[in-house]
Amino acid sequence: MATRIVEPEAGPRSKRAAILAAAVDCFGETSFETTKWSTVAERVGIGQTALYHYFESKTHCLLTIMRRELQRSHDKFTEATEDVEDPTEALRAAVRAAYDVSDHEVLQMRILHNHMDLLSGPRKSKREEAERVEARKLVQLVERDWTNLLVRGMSMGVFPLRDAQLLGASVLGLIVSVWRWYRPSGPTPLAEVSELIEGACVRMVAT
Amino acid sequence: MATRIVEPEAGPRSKRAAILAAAVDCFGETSFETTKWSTVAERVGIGQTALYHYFESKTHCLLTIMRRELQRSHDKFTEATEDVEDPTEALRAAVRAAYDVSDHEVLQMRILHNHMDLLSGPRKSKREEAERVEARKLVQLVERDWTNLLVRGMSMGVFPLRDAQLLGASVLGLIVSVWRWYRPSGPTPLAEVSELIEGACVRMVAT
DNA sequence: ACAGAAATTGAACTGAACTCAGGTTGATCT
DNA sequence: AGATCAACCTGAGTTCAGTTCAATTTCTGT
Repeated sequence: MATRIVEPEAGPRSKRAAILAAAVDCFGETSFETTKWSTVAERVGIGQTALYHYFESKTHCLLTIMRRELQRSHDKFTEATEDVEDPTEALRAAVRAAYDVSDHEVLQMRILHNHMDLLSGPRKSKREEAERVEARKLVQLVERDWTNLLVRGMSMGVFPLRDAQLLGASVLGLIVSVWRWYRPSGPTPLAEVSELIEGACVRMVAT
Repeated sequence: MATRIVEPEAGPRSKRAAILAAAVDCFGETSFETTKWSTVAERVGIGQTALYHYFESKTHCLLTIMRRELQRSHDKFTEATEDVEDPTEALRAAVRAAYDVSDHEVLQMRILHNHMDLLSGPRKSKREEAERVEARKLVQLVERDWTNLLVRGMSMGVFPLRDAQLLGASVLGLIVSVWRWYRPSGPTPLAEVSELIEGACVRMVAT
């Protein structure tokens, strides 16, 4: 069982939440690389040095955002599927849950998937590495969420037998590929995307 | 018709090709962000300043790698599908072509898809911007390659009618999602991946 | 009101990308 | 062969964003 990172209990005048929110906006709208760490400080209304009271580094903040988004995704999946016994319906519910997100969460998704490669290599500093390791665990958890769903469907004879690991990774890859191009302000509403992908996933898995 | 960027015709003692090759290795194995530009110089056997004779910046080199890989992908798609009239067979051929790559090309794919977000915002310098614009054009070309294939199949009555644009983007997203995790040294051979994804795409599109 | 932790700061440091002002090399032509 | 000239290369700086340091201020609990 993955031990959740203890989120620093918020002192009453902590700006941690504000920093995370501002960072998600900056990193999501512009990008992690191009947004200056000092800009985040400005937007929160503190000097750049104050950031280091809350995060060890710019990257530590990024990793924190990623870890929290992964936690959210996993929780949402669980919540959406736990009472659904029919595998096909569970799959549909999981896909719908994946796209049932706020604009802010869209940004978090974009940030997460644009920086997945960060999770492969080890980090130099303690707290960065802790977040990284936890995030990696959550990635595996989420992958297992999807594979387990497929395994269940296959063993119940509802889904044809296939490499569940590989198919799970593919389904997940298909779903998250949307975050690369989707923009809330764009021409395609998310509901439409959700519907098409839901169908595609079912065909992929259940045919 | 997209006008190809004129690749600087190679002077006999040009190290451009060597730099690109070294950069692909570095950026692909480690990552663009963490590899020092000077390391690339070292590996080629020149001083760091000499790099600026060939590329305006580290990012200009990255954009060049991306543009060339996109060109390769598009060419390969065309080559693989041009004589195949049956849409399902063309789809299969296109998927197989996408995974018929050398280890070096795997790295290029990884680099490309890990930095797609670079193509959205404009660049400051001339040559960087030129590469970016050309790369964006190629992205759209590749997307059109896939959507056109779907449109053809739909109008021939072989594929059920669906939003071809969205479905095309999804198919492409599914295919390239592999480059995020696939490693030539990993446990899953690419042939296996190719086969599973080929099936998945056909089910997604033709069912 | 006082202690002490939490929060903040200006000034200095670091390191990697990049610029500059020239120096070297070698293909080509007469 | 020697001159020429563009292509190619270099060491010594410059810049700039991220980070560290050495304090000081602000708030909270007792």
